[in-house]
Amino acid sequence: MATDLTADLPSERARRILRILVEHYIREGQPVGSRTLSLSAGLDLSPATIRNVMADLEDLGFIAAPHTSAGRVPTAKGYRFFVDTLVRLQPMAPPDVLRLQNQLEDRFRGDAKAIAAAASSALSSLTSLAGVVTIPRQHHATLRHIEFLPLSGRRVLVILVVNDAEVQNRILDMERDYSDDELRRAANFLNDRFTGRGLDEVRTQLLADLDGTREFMNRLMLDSIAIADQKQPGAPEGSGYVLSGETKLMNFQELSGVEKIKQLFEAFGEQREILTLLDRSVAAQGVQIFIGEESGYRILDECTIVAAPYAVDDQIIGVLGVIGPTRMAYERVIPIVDVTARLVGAALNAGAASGWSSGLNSES
Amino acid sequence: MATDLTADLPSERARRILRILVEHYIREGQPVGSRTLSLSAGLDLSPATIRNVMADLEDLGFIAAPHTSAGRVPTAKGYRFFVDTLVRLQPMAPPDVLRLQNQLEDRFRGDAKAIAAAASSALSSLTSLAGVVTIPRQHHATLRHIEFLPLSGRRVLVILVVNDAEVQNRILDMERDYSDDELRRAANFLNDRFTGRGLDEVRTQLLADLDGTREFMNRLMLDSIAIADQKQPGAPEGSGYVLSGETKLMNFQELSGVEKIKQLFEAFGEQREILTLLDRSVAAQGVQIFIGEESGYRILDECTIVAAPYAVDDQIIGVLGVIGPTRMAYERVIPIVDVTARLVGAALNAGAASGWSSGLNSES
DNA sequence: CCTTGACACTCTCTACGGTCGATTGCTAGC
DNA sequence: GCTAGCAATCGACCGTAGAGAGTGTCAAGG
Repeated sequence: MATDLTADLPSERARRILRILVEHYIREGQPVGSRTLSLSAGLDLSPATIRNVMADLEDLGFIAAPHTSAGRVPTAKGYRFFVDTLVRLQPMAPPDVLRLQNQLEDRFRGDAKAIAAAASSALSSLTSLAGVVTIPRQHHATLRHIEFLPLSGRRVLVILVVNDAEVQNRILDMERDYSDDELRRAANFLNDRFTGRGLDEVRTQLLADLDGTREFMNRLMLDSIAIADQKQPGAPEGSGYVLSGETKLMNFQELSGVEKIKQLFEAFGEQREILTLLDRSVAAQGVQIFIGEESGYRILDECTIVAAPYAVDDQIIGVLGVIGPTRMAYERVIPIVDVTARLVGAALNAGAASGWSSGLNSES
Repeated sequence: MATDLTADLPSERARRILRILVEHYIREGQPVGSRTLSLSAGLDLSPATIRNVMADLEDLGFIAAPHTSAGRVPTAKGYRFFVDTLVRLQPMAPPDVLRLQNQLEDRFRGDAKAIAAAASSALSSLTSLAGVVTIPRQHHATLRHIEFLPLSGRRVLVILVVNDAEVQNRILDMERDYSDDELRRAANFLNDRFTGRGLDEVRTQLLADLDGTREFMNRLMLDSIAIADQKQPGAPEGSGYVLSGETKLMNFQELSGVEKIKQLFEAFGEQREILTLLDRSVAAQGVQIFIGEESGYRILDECTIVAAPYAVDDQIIGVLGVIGPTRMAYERVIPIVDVTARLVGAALNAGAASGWSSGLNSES
């Protein structure tokens, strides 16, 4: 095992060559030959020597040659090694961070979906790739207001306001008819007793009351509270995520085949696969990277997804990141995704806090 | 003028040849030569004769040759003449109509956006083109319920329920502070007095009361009612229209250049240009067709938009249609757009009617 | 006068062959 | 262990030739 390990890892010199090769390829987009590397600063080796090292790197599976007489390009494994141990991250410029922060906070007017859209387009324009942000879950949501409106056929329209000003609504099919009066009393009960409380708390209390006097209304109320946890119904697309700048991906030669682009865009439309992929990074902390084949989805064979979860109060409520070709500027992209995730979390937190206190103020 | 007119119009025989040529080109996608047309059923002319006629048609600007030895292709003017006077429309098959109708009605649960999405994807799958449906305006909306919630800093969250169960919300910045009590009274006033009334009526009444006693609340109430007229704020994209099946457009060779596709998709994202184009067909009745250059937008030079307004109670509230290459199956597409527009109108009407009566029922 | 067959012409597309340049693997020498 | 040199390989590029498809035109025929 130990021998395998050392055998699998390239020497110090080979690593340096691999790093320069990957950096060069990312910059130029052309296969890199031994001569180019030899001329490249920092190395003082002849092309022939470099060729030997490149042969080793090819044996190890880090690089590959598209054809005999065309330099080498990194493989997925090569990129992986690069981002794990070789890359020298370029922190975002402070002015950029500030601008991003302002953008996110300006757009936050109580609507979490708006901030997701803002973050998505910011990611896209900062990286020149496609930005993707999942709609945040409502985990630590507090009840602001609830309203029931009767519809025909035992249906009830529930309007739920959580946190500061996030309005959600859904039609519930009930088992029996409810009178106007019953609905009004239920709403009053919830509003009087639970305004300002966390939804989790509300749920717990309601469950505790289950064998109490008002159980007849409990199902309605529980279902209503549950609305906030589920996906937002209002969104036209089923509301998995907000995608921006997809068209930027068409600029890359490696994805320029119309057929490939088509499949990629269809996958974006389906959302399912991208979403399960993004979900994987909910588990981990910090920036997660899926390079090419690693994703397990054929369509993304030549794409990399850089993703990071974002959180409020240490509760992860969503994932954001970018989608681009495997040949992307990792050293710039990774810090951008990292910072954006933090800033989105911060903005949501600040928004919730100020919104909340304001809610208390205006109600006092 | 009369002489010009006859000079501009092709002879009977030329028309038949033009029709066959266009139909053939639409089917095959290849420039059509004289030999092909000569073999084509219905004509009993030699290639040479047809060549003469084709030369005339080319002089008139109906067809053009991509290059010397490559048959002829219809120009925008040729397509225009074709759809205006030559095309033989193929009515939709009754089973298809029925299926479409069911699809639209099933998805209608009080949410007009859902029906727009359903219509869009139905259009796309029926035609194998991109479907587009503008979000319906709320013209004859009736007030169901209104609610004001105070926020911090003179902001008020307005929740408006119109028609059956369509919930809209917006944050309004007010000029002064309102107490909880004031807001509650304003909401009660509106709910007591105007539930079930049309929003236009509500507006008129409020304006009439303007110099009356409660003018101090009037701006709040008027602004609130105005929410329904404006674009829906909840939609992530700014909510001009719902687009479906864009990727289908990548199947067409004439749009296969990556650069063209990119520009087209960027235009879809911008929405602005497409939207102003669609707005043009609000004026007219029935199916409207914009062929290639006619649109005035360079990006759509090789595209055709087939659009039709849809209406409830003779009030046009939106436009729907398809976007595809100029070379599309007009004889099938035109009836599909036509029927879909009618069915969407009918579904909205039925939904509104049933929803409304139910509203009355449940409130009695 | 319209239609037709024939013919020359034009243009695209493909295949072919050759050159050029880039890069590699290998081997011999330092 | 590094390097220089060498043959070999392969793609990119270019010009040519030939096939194929279609056109325009013209003279002959109904």
